[in-house]
Amino acid sequence: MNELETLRHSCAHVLATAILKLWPEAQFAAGPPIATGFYYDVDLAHRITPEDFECLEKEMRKIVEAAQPFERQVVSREEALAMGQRGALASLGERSMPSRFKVDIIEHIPENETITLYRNGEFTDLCAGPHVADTSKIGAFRLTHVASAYYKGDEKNPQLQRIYGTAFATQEELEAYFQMLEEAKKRDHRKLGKELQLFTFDEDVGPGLPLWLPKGAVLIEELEKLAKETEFQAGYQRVRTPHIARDTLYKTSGHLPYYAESMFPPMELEEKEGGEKTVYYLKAMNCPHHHKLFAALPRSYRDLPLRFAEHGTCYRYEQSGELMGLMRVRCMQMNDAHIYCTEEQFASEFQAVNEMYLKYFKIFGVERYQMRFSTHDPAKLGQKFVDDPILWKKTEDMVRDVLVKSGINFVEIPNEAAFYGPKIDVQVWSAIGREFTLATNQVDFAVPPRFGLTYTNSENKKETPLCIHRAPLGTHERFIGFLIEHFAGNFPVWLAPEQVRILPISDKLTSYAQTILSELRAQDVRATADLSSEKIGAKIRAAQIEKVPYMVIVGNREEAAGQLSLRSHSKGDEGSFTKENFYHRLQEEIKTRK
RNA sequence: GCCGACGUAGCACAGUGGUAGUGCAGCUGAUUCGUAAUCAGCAGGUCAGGGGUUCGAAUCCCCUCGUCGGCUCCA
Repeated sequence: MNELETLRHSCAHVLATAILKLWPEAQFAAGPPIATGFYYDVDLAHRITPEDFECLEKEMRKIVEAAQPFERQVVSREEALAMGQRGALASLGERSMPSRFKVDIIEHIPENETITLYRNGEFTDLCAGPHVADTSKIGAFRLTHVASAYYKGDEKNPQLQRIYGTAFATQEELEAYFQMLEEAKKRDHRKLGKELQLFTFDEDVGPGLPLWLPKGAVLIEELEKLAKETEFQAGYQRVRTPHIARDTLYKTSGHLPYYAESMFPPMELEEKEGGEKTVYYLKAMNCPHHHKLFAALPRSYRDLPLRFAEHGTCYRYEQSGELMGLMRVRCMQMNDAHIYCTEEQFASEFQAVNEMYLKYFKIFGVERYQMRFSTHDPAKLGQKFVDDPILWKKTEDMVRDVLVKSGINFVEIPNEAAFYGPKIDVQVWSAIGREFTLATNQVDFAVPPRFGLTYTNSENKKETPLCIHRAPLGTHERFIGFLIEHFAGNFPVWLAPEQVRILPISDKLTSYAQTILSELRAQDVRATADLSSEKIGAKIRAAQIEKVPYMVIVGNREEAAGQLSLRSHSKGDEGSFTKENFYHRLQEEIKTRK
């Protein structure tokens, strides 16, 4: 635990102390520090609401001012349990009810571990520590929100109230944090998406099913253009597959019934005699379709690696409570591709995929990223993971090797792999430091054999290929959600839905404005002209608010000289340009995706 | 799916038992203007939907739908 985490964890104890002052019967579970502060889970008949915060914070402040020292005490398991039974853990003294969550926690502490208690004032808690020296060291804190959480995160356990707060060493840092949150709110893709008319949702269409307005559709098309160029250069071939498939496909892939609850319910057609039904599913992933394309023709080792790419549309029945703007949807279009290769080709193919990720990060100005390399747990072979220890080891070693050699920033997480092979999730941080899980990259050695995929090797023997699933741009939905927040809606010119707006100073300039408009459109520039009778200041204001990267202002002077006056969204007035110079600059910026 | 909060015009919000309001956006007209808001007029709502309590409901109660904050899950 670092210094800040220690401080925040101590603050959680102070929160618990304050809650007990008001509701002595409260039962506490866990109260750890988290990335944004801390929380404490509490079971309490009274529903704590934000209206209670003022009162709680007042109590907390008293405790902080009292500078109560945190005292550590080592106790035996028996002693700890006995105290828990007397209700003396996470409490201000003995109570008639046992401290039941704490007792449960003690029972799950491994035999060889020391059990410690921490006391501040009258409050004693079961806690591994560490803590700050005394409560006055906590600095600045604030309670932020309440939510519910299952005990130990398990749906079968009781739901507790989770009180969230945050704490910093100084008041200034606390205020800076809330200012950052305000900034984040302004950039929220749901808010900007509405304001910039990028996408919408409609009750009659359904939750989690975004409708893309023309401006949002431009973003999608530009991303696809980028992906198509990049993938073409990297030797991918484009394929297209239907949005539905029969249940037999998913039986072969192993997704049914394993994945069934994440899929939309099946469509059952009463077609055959004897009442046997033909069943179709909306596809939740593209891999099985692509595997069928691999199987469609006899394949030789000379054909490998074979790289099938498609912006495949997938449907997943996400739980209603999980849906969140564009970040979590039920209909998504993936920047998907499957690479079929031999074991010998694996390392270089995997390396090339990683390089593609890095190329994209550079284009979008993603400076902070991390790859989470998820591996299997040997104890769960045959249950959570396909039972093939040799291939697990082999593929994991290959992936780790590539990651280490290419100097990519990664962490290894055991027990998180996909059931068919190790996977890599890509976390990126937006310009204001918000974290997103954007893309995935998985090795699959289990499903190709299920589909009986083979190629003929140089010795005329059948062999099963390895498959790499990769989606560097994730899904359109989530990636665009990320880009909106990353750029705060100020998209670079190549991506901007409206690239140039022409603003004539008066009606007399309409025809010159239209000349420029048609010249720009002839060069595939997404331009419009504001021919309203507003004054120039109002037109500029509108264009600024709509975040149009370039404004072209034309008056009598410009018309006479065949020039234009340029104003950029970010830099303001840039002065006079000849039309040709401006067009050249624009084309250059669009082409290089600057 | 679960717990909690919320849902008033395209958007941002006011209205807490007695005739639905403000600002921006929109439409019409006037204005023809040089780098972030010209003026005037008009129009726009089954107060998410349904049921109930009441002489009377945006307001109180119940159900459904949706959104938000979390939990679990994931691109």
